[in-house]
Amino acid sequence: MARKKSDDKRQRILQAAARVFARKGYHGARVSEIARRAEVADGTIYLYFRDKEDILVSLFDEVMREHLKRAHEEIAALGGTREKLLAMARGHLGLLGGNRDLAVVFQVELRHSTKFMERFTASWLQDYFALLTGIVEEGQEEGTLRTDLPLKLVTKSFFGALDEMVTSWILSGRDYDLRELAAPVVELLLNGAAAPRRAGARTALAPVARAAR
Amino acid sequence: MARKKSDDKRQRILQAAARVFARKGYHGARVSEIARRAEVADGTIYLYFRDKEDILVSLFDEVMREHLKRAHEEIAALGGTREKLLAMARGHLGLLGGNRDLAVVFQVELRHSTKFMERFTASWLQDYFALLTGIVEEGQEEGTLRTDLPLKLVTKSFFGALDEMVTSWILSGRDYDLRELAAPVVELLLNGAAAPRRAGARTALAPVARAAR
Amino acid sequence: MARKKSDDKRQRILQAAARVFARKGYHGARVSEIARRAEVADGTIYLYFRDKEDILVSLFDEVMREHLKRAHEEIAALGGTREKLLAMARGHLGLLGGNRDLAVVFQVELRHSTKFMERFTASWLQDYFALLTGIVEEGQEEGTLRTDLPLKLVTKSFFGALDEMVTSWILSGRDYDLRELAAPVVELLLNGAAAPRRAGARTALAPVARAAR
Amino acid sequence: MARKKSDDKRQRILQAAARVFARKGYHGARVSEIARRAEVADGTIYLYFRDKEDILVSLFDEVMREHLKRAHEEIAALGGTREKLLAMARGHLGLLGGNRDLAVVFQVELRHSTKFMERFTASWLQDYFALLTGIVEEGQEEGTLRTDLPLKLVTKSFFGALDEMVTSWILSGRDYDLRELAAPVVELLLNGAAAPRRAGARTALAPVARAAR
DNA sequence: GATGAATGAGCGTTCATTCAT
DNA sequence: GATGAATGAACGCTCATTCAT
Repeated sequence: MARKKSDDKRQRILQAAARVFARKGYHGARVSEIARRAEVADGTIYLYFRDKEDILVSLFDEVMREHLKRAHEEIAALGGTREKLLAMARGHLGLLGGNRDLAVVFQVELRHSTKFMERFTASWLQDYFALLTGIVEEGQEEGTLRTDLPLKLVTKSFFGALDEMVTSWILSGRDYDLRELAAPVVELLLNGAAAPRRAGARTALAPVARAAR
Repeated sequence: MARKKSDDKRQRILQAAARVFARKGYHGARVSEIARRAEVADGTIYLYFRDKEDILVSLFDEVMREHLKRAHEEIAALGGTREKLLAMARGHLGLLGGNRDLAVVFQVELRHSTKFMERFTASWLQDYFALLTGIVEEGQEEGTLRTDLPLKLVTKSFFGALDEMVTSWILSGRDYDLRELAAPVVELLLNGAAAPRRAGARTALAPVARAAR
Repeated sequence: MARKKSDDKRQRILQAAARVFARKGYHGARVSEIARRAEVADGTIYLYFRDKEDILVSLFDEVMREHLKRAHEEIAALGGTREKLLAMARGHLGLLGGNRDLAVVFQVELRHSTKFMERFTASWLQDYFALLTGIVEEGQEEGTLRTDLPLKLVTKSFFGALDEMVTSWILSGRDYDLRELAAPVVELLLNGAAAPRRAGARTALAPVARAAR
Repeated sequence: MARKKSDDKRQRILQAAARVFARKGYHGARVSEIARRAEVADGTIYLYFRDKEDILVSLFDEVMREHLKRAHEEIAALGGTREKLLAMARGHLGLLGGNRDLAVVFQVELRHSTKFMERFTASWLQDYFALLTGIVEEGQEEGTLRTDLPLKLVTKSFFGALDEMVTSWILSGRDYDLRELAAPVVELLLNGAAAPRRAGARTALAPVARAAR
């Protein structure tokens, strides 16, 4: 770990970087602006990070390390497929919906290049998907989930839906609560958008859907 | 329209650009490399495009104009919510799955910056969503689709799922047929991943699911 | 050859570089100052030279190519060891004594690093020594020169003496005519600094030599 | 004198500097690398030296002070021009031939810039030449040396020849004994490279030359 | 005396864009 | 229309030096 004494200084740089990357984009961000905002000298940044790219990567690594740790713990403590998926969705949307700068960095800046995306996929996204896969597999074994849909397709669709909620939220410029979308996304994933065949079944689902809103 | 006689030269530039943007990324792409590949002089590019960014934007605009035109026609000619959604999904996955360079440009390079993403959303994505929204609304009116899920949430989830299929396909580096994912994605969207309550209902869905694979 | 149309611009850059390198030293020289003096834009320099180092190397290569060509021709046209050595000395001292900037670059800046010196030795110095060696060998075969002194030692001493004349001239800051030193250096090399004992006393030197061991 | 108690630490720094300067060159040498090798903190160096340049200058000053002291003593104790010149040559070639790092520093790094060379000339080189001049003048007065060659030209040629032997030795990368070149260089300086007029004398010199190799 | 974390000035090079031909 | 030589603004990073401890 590069974390020595002044972990504080390191944190200030990361925070400043999130802000600047979000506002200017990775390429538009000037290292000197990050330094100014972090109230350190330009050179100081290079005592904590190898280069500009390393700042971005570290930002993402540290956030993800922490987030995944929490997610694993939370999921382990919960029972039921729906509850677990809800926790995943709330965690995902809460993490990014709670910090617009971070959200921009995650949704936009980390996807600058295939190189970055590969890195990003290889490191934490893999873990994220492993967690999801575990939940879905368990659901299939329990009989809660269908087994006739490719496992990966389900997890990717779930991730894709959440991801699009975040991107859309960023681009909307509005400030609604992303976490409130967790329940309906999970409901959609589980029960689909199709109307139940019989009128009677409708009622049965209604309470769920209502809650989702 | 900038389309004059030598539309050919313009097309050569766009094609070269797709290749170079895909391989090197927008920032890594050199205008002179695009020129070289298009077999025109550097300066010639500026007779057809305002600047480097305009090349990227034009590339995307022209592809989308064409794609949306086709999609509108196709959807209009089809009946049934599932069929229409399937057509949308096949069109989406087919467009990008058929041209990896284009896919990289759409999934990665167009998302370089919030500025780009906003432009991209404002122009064609809006139209794309309008098309989707029309299908879903029609489905709700027909009674095929639930009305208790926010309309936008359904369309965004559908788009998000397809989008993730493409991104994942690019990053995988493998060459499987993206279009085959259209059916299961639509099935998931419509009926969800949850196992039906009763065994009897299962059978009804089975044939669909089987076909989706 | 990189020499295209505007060989003129290239020459202006080389000339400006000689001046700036001589005044500020290689490391102290700013590329932008060279550009300013050559009346071209900073970027233009990179159309003619790979990088800053390439300017220095090219300067030296072009001067040496020309100089050695002339030297080879001149030597071939002369008869007699002393005459040839005189021509070499006059050429050497004349080249550098005629252009102080060039002299500084050759005596100081080209010796910045072992890397540079090796390059410099490997390219033209080798040719220079080959030329000298030819003259000395010929002298030995003719019986004009002693054969009991290592060939290389003689050529290196000759070169070293000339080289020191130039360095010393630069550091003196005075402007005397370097070429006038050619004749006495050659005389020293050929007949030595020792006073002849007597007219016929060549033999009388033998004991001295013996004592030297 | 900066020589206090911990002269040891100062010496360690100088030694480390010689090594690093020789390997990386003055500009390529990092103060922190010198510090690391000397096993002191970066800041400690500045307790002993004004700046990086002062390390190089001090290195050279201390070596020269010592060397010239020895040379003066040795010369004073010897009789005969040839003997004295031989002692000078052996001292010169022995000093640098015995320590390649030091040789590189003296032949290459000290000649980085005219500023350095002037300093170097002004301080010890002047003394070195004074010593040489004394020997030559004495030789002329005794009648051992010719008086028809400019005094300075003789001393510079001698120095230049020795200097070139060292430079050439460094660049050769080979490890032959530099000191063995002292005798033939002195012989060349004194008697020249020209063959004596009569064949008879030839035989007398031959054994000497053979030994010199 | 000794440390080493912090500083911040300084510069070679790239490349999108222009414009004289 | 087409060319491509020329432009020059822009910036990440290094590293000698300082100074609070």
